[in-house]
Amino acid sequence: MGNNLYHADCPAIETLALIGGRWKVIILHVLSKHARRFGEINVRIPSISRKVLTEQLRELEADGLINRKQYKEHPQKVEYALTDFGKSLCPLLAYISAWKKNVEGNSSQDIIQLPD
Amino acid sequence: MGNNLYHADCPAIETLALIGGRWKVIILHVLSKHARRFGEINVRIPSISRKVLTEQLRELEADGLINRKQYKEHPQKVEYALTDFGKSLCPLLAYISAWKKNVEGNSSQDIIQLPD
DNA sequence: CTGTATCCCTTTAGATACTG
DNA sequence: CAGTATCTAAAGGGATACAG
Repeated sequence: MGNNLYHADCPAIETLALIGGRWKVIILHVLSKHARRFGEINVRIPSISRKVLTEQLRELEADGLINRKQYKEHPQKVEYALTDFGKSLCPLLAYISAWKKNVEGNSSQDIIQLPD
Repeated sequence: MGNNLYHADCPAIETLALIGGRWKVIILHVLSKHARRFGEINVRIPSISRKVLTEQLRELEADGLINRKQYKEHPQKVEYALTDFGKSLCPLLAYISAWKKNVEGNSSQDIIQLPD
């Protein structure tokens, strides 16, 4: 959400400041199962360019949601993983996925059940 | 998420297509408590211009998440409310708000409890 | 392999004035 | 009050080439 923070004390807005970026939920979703290398993430999200993927990863790293580990090898190898803070988002990520499934199968007023 | 749909069958991406817009979660959050008039929404989200607010409301309406009711009065009155489909998002909206609160108070590995 | 550096076009969004 | 129209500035994002 970037620049102006209307009600910076609103929890929803604070959360969105971290995960509201165009690709961040998807990236976090990819990383929620395994730590992944740069190329692995890119394969799973083919529509994102390397440039933009790099930018998003840098922001997620700066916000403490993911961790970047660089191995001194040739060819180079870099691995991204959720931090503990990032892992605390997993239920929310699962919820986002679960919502669509639930709505498809049930009446839309139904309470959505969080997957375990 | 607009143009290219890499894995359109991914539930997370489908959900984000509906609520991933820059202001949509905030707007839905405002409407989750009451139906609101255009100006009331704008007051609660001062940083969004009328033009952009209009655009976002139109998209939410087109996606069936909100309902626009125009009263034939002077001065004009228009009220926006969540549809049943939109209401099915309320737990997710609450979850987004709850996450930040939970993380502040607890260890980041803790499972977040959905508010009732 | 994992990026960075440019270039350049597209999209977004603010300001302002105007309408029913 | 609730928008629409227009113009413009800024940000976003793709393509390509290059670097460590």
